[in-house]
Amino acid sequence: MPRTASANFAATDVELAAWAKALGHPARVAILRVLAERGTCICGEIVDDLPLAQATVSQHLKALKQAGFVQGRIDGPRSCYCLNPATLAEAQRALAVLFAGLGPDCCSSSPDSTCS
Amino acid sequence: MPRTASANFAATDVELAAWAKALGHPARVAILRVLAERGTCICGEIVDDLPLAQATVSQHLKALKQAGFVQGRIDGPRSCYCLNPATLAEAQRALAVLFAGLGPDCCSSSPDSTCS
DNA sequence: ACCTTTCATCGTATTTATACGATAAAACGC
DNA sequence: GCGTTTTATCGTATAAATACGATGAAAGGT
Repeated sequence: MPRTASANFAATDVELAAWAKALGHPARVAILRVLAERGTCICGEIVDDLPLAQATVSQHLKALKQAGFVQGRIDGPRSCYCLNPATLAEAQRALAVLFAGLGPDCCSSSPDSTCS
Repeated sequence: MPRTASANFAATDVELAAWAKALGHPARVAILRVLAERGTCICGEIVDDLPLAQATVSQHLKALKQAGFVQGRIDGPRSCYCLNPATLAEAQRALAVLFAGLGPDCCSSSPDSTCS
């Protein structure tokens, strides 16, 4: 956030937004897909699969790590990455709950959204 | 994207990332919640419910509109906003498919992610 | 010890996002 | 017509994101 900090919001929404933000770039989605496909670990292979420089991929990996979607450990000179099923499941569930709460028949008095 | 455009990515991932990006801020999640709660329309009420200035809320609404999550029409001097169930359902489904593809047992040879 | 490989970080540049005050546009009431 | 209300947009400022080249650090091979 620019001027002021992003306080004043529900902790639930802040966490949810952080997860969504981590998914808010095609490169990071692609990285998750690569990790799922290759199963476990890798790193240089991800770079080869993406149209981005190594430094940029490393930054995206850091973001995914910070969101908790990815785990990484050092394996000799190379870095081993893999998905973190626990956090992914958490995020999936949180998003599902959000969408459920936004459903046409969740709490609104009007049966369907008549707007435009 | 800074220097270069964000091409070179699967159209699916670009669309998914755009949806996720729209959810990537607590204020926008809160706005969606308010719209779901109040049912249909509003605008100034959203401003009252958020710790943000009117202009900022309008910008977030524009982002949600651009993502397709929200519909808005003019109703006299005020603007009527409501959720767009169709796009929300699309995004929900796309995200569910993504998470399903990231599941521990989707295509990987290793049964579970053993990394850290 | 030296070189290679692999990756994270630094430094930098550019774009985008975020936030607000101020202003303009649209519609209603008088 | 005039003022009020409501909201979108403009202008601006600051922070964050995005991208890459270059540089370090860590580990292995010779």
